[in-house]
Amino acid sequence: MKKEKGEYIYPFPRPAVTTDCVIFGYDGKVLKILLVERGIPPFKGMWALPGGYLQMDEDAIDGAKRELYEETGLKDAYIEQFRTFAAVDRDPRGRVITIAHLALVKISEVQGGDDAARAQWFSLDDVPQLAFDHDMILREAMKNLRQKIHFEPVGFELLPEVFTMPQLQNLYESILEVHFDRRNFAAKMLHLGILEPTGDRPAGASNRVPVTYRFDKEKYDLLKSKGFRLEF
Amino acid sequence: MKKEKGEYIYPFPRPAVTTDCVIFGYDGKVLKILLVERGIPPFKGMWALPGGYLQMDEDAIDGAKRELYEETGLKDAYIEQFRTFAAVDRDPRGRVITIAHLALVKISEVQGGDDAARAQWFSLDDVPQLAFDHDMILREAMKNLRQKIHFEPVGFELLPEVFTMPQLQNLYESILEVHFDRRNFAAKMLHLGILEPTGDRPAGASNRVPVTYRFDKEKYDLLKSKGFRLEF
DNA sequence: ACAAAAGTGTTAGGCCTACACCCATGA
DNA sequence: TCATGGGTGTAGGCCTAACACTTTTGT
Repeated sequence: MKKEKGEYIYPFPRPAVTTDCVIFGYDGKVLKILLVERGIPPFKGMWALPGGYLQMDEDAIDGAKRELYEETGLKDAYIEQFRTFAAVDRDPRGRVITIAHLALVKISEVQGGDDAARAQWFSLDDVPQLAFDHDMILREAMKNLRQKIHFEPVGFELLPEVFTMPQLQNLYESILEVHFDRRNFAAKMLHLGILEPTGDRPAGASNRVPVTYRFDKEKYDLLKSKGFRLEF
Repeated sequence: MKKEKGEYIYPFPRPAVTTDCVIFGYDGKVLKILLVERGIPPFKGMWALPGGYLQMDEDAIDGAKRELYEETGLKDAYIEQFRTFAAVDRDPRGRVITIAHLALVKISEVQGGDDAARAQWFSLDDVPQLAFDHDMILREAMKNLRQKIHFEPVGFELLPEVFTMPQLQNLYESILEVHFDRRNFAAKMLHLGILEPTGDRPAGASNRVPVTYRFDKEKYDLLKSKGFRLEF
């Protein structure tokens, strides 16, 4: 149902409202985010966070899920709002407020959606300067992710169903930007009781093959309901 | 500069944007929040969180500070955004998105601002049903405050400059809804090194008079820059 | 003297940290 | 056989949690 330009009239000025998504993925080595290249001004040709206008019949989280789907084809990934950015001059076109979301996806499941031509994964330490205030939004998203990882096993959203302890450790190290002792890390994780050994071990690296685990969501939910904290 | 009704025209529909404030205070016994009675429909006569429309020339945090000032006369209190509520039907008047903020004030410094006629403090376990989705906003604010207290000494924002250990403990117990052992609590707090004994002890309770402390912001900032965590 | 609340120290257990050697695999 | 990375256990220190009696003050 197309509307004519200028059909929406209000007694007081209103800001435009968008949702943006910081989409994190993990390729087994480094933490990455998905960016899109802007095809139109302002900031034409620069990279930016995926995002778009909030529709009048959708909640913010649904707008963000829609953006996520358009860029990745994913419908069930982890996503949550983390902060709203409302600086007066953050968009040169006028007053635009953005409700920023953080999504965690399994990179292997992403199959570029409709819009994906211009989308690309960037390693976190290789991110170009972004359009608008998206650099700040990204920094805040990272901060948020680091906090969250102490209370929730969000890492499992980024890993494939079946993963190894070194992968898990590497992921935690990428997010927190620290290094852990292998023995201590494994002991702590196993002690939580939310990892289930799969039994198989995949063939084929050029060295000793690690055992694999699966995330036990039931045990996690039980643990979470009693309240817990991951210390690092 | 008064505008005529209907002067603001946009090519696409836009939601209205408001800021709301969950203002916490502590009277030495229980945790309280400041509510205002609605004078106009919808929900006329019900209690609600202080809030109002975001102006086009102010950042969200400034809008929230303005609201806080109007209700409490305070300009420098602790305030931060914690979440945006954007459910499609949260306001019967139409699409209204609210950027919710959390403020911590020293109740003794509050002197009802311009609007304060209809404002009133409520104990947290005595809050009436609120207008709009403000019950949910309040619940989320509490959740946020509980999380935050593990990483930042936010409690000091709620206490007077000079306070006693039992007051501090009682505040923590009110926020976290748990009970601590006096000895362990005091030891942990003092061990952090961010409390400075004042030396005086105020006269006059009907029992032993507690010693008083002051919060040492410098030492706290130092500690924080190294990263720390309060365990409870 | 009594009631009410504040102050104070020790012990046991759990968690975190640091640390080094052997094993499996493919080249 | 060598190079690469994976797997594993123990000891010391620190923090947490549990616990009871004495002190101050006003009535």
